[in-house]
Formats: sequence, C-alpha cells, structure tokens
Amino acid sequence: MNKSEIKVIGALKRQGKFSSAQSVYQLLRKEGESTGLATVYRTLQKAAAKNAVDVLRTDDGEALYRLCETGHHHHLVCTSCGKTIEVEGSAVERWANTVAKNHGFRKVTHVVELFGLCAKC
Amino acid sequence: MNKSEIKVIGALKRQGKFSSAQSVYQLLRKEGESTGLATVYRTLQKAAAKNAVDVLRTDDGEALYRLCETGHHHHLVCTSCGKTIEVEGSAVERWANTVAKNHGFRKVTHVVELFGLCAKC
DNA sequence: ATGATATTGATAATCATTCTCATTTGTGCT
DNA sequence: AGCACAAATGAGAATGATTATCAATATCAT
Repeated sequence: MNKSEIKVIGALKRQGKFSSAQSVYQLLRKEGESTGLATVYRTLQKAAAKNAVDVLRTDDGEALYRLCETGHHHHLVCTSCGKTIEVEGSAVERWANTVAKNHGFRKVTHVVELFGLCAKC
Repeated sequence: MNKSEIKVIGALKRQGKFSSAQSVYQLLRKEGESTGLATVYRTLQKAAAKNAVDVLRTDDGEALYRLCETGHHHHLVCTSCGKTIEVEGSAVERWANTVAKNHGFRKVTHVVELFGLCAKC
C-alpha cells in the first residue's frame, strides 16, 4: 500500500461503517489531508476489485464501502444507525450454486444483503 | 392504471428483460409516443413501490426495472445477454429470518440476486 | 361548461462518479 | 547526488442518471 492508499483505507476504517467515497473524502479533508476526490475513488475501487473492501449500494444508487474482517461473507445492516454485522452464509452459497447449475449458468456470483432495524433502534 | 402507466409498463413488458428508465423512454420515443422522461421515472418508481415491478442495480449504479410474473422471488440474470430466470428461494427466506432473529433485528428485508453466464453465452 | 385538482412533458438543477491533464512523486540507473 | 522516465496525484471540467420545477393540459365532480 502506498501513502494514499494508507490514508484512504485508514479513513474508511475509522468510519467503522459503510461509507461513501464522498464521506471518506470529507473526513480526510476535515483532518487536514490534501487527498483529492479522484484518488479516494480510485483507491476505493481498486480495493473493492481486490475484495479488500466490501461494496453495496443505497436505494438511490450511491456506492458504500466498508473494510471487512473476514473472507467471503454477507451483511446484516441496520437501516437506522448503520450498525453492520458480518454473517456467514454457507447455506446461501450452496443454494446459489445449485440454482445456477440447474439452469445451466456458469461463473455465478451473487449479491446477498440483509437490512433491518437493530435491537437498539 | 392511467394512460401513461399503460404505455410505460407496456414498453417495459415489451423489453422483456431488466431495462433502465432511459431505455424504456427511448423505446417509447422510437414508437412515436410523446411520453416524457420524467413520467417514465415517476411511473416506474411508483410501480416499484407497489412491487408491481422488480428493481435491481447495475455495477455502476443504474436502476433496472422488470415486469415480473410471480410473487416474491429472486433473479438469476445472464450478465451477457440479459436473460433472466425467476427463482424461488424459500430456503433463503428462512435463512434470512433466522439470521436476523439471532441478532435481534426486526423488519428485515433482503436483497438476493444471482448473476452468471447462461448456457448460450 | 366551470372551477378545483392531479398529471404531464420540457427543461433546468443536482449530485455521484469519471475523465483530463498539468504537476508532483517515485524508481531505477549511473 | 543527478537524471530520465513512468506512475500517481489533485484540481477542476465533463458525464450521465435521477430529481425538481413549473407552466400547460387533462380529469372530474358539480
């Protein structure tokens, strides 16, 4: 990781929850960094391509990024406070593969996200 | 359904696959309709809110709509030709509800979509 | 028909994301 | 260190989907 990547990913980590490129950029600016918006986008996208961060989209199409701990997993996200729990889903993986195979599909990927209100909200 | 809704939903049906508001608008124009872009957006969003059409988002955040046959279901979409198969997922529903309950979440919704290459592509 | 109300289409505004490009920074080499 | 050259950066412009605005038009009960 070069300097920019350290700054951007570090800021993402500090956010702690799914955050947009714009909000990561604003956080860096607030902290006095001169990092440009384009760099934030570039870095987050590169990280997402490597699966170093996870991506999901809000209802209005904005991309949100988050630094995740474990390998492949899914998310249970509180729509009120943003609290996110990483969940295992081997049952889902198996289901996805079976369905795909039954229909002759190859190279299958899947998007699985859960949303709701956490206990506190 | 009023006249505009009939035109827009009809065009969506004719597309047969997940289509953007923009492409529905262009189809209507090509067919000589004077329907405005704003009306296409309004109609599709209203229909989506009623679950009369299904929505998903491309990797770059564009919203795609599709008129679906059955009740609650998920999709297996060919990333090359757009062919879409509606799939049942009661196993997934159960899994989602269990996970949510275990973490104290309420009012849980889920997004589940499968992508891949169909047999032909 | 008449006035109240809702819908429509053209167009402008918004906003996340991407592109461009001059400048800076990093790297290997001598 | 000094130098040539490639890669990364940041500022700002451009893009493109989506939304907002608003005057014109259709709808409908009376």
